[in-house]
Amino acid sequence: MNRKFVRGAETRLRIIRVATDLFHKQGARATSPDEIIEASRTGKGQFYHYFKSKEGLIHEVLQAYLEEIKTQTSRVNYEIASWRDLEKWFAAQVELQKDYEMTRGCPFGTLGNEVTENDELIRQDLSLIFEVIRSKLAAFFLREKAKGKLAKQANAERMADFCIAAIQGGMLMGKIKRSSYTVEASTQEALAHLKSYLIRA
Amino acid sequence: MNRKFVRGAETRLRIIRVATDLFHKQGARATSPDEIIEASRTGKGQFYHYFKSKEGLIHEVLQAYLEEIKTQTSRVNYEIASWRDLEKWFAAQVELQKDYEMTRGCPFGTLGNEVTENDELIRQDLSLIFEVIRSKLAAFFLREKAKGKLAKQANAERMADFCIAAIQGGMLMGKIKRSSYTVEASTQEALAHLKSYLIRA
DNA sequence: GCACATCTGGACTTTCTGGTACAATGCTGC
DNA sequence: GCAGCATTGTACCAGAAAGTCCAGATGTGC
Repeated sequence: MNRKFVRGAETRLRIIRVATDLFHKQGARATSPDEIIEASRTGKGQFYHYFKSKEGLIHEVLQAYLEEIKTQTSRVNYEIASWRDLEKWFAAQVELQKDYEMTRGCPFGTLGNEVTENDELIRQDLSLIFEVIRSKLAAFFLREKAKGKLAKQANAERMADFCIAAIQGGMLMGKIKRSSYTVEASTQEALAHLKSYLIRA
Repeated sequence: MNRKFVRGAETRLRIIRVATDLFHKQGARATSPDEIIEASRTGKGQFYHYFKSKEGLIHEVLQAYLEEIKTQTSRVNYEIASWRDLEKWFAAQVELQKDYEMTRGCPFGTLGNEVTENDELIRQDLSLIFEVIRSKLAAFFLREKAKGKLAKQANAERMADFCIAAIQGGMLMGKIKRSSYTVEASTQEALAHLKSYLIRA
C-alpha cells in the first residue's frame, strides 16, 4: 500500500529539497520552475504532477519547515529550556549564515520580504511559522517567570517578539554587509537586555 | 544652459519616483520596466534614455534615498540629538509602515533581502546607506558617552547596529503579520535596553 | 532659420516563465 | 498477464520581461 508511492515520494522530496535551497539562496521570485526542474534532475511532468503550481510548491516548502520545527529535526533547536539554549538559538542561526559565507539571510525572512498583497497564502504560512517559534520562546520566558526568576515588569510575549526581531534584523544586515559583525553585536545586545530581566540572586 | 535639460530632468524624476514607490510596495524583482513606464506615463525610449538598465534605475533610486538622508529631506529624521529624537526615529518608521496598512516593510530591507550574489552593485549601495545611518546613530551615542551619560561598558557602535537590527527585524515581522504589535513591542524593548546604559543620576 | 542636440513614442526582438497536453512507461494487485 | 493507476519525458504555448532600434518631435544657440 505504502510502497506503491515510494518512488514518487522520493522525487517529490527531491524537488522540495532543491527548491528549499534555491529559495533560501535567491528567493522564490528569482527561482523559476525550470531551474528547480533542472537542479533536481526531474521533468516538467513530475513538477506539475506533484505540485499544482509554483505557489503550491512554496507552500509545501514552508510546510516542510514547519514540520521540522515541530518535530525538532531542524538544524536550529527551537526548544528553549535554559538561558544557555537561548544563547545557542541565536548562535545557531548566525552559524548557519556563516556556513553560506554571509551571502544568505534567514530562509523565512527572505521569503517574507518578497511577499506582496497577492501572496496571501504564503504570508499566512510564514505568519504561522513565526507564531510557532514565538510561542516556544514565550513559553520559556513564562516558565522562568513562574519560577520567580524574572522581574515583575518582564513580559514574556514581548520578550519573544523582541528575540525574533533582533535575529531577523541582524541576519538581514549580515547578508547586506556580508559580515557577521552586526548580527553578532545585535544578538549579544539583545541577550544582555533579556538577561537584564533576571532577578539578581 | 540648465533650462535646456529641465523637461528631461522632470521625466527622469517622475520615473524615479514611481519606481521608488513600486520597489517599496513589491520589491524590484517583481517590478518590470513596463510597469514603471506605464505608471509614470512615459515610454520605453525615455526609460532607456535616462537609465542604462533596470539595475541602473535601482542604483539611482538608492542614490536618491541616500541623498535624502544626507540632506535631511527624508520623512524619517536621521539626525539624532537627543533620546527623544531616537524614540521618534523608531516611531517614524513604524508610522510610515502603518500608513501603508502594514503591507510594506522598510524600503531598504525589502530591496536588501532580494539581493543575490549577482547584485553586487546594489548590495554595496544598500551597505553604504546603512553605514551612513549607523554612523549617525553611533555619533549620538558617542556624544552621550563623551558627556559622561553612558555607562563604561556602553559601546556606541554596537548600540547603533542594535538599533538598526531591531527596527529592521521589527518592520519585517510587521509586514509578515500585517500588525504593528511586534514592531512596537520590539522597538520599545530595544529602547529600554539602550536606556539601560544611561547612568542614573 | 537652420544645425544639432535633447527628448519622446512605439514597434520589434529575444529570451524567460509558468503552465498544459499528451504519450509512454512503469508498478501492483488480482 | 492485464486493467488501471502512478510516474515520467517532452513538445508545445501564451504572455511577460528586458532591452534595441529608429523615426520623429522639440527646443536652442547662434
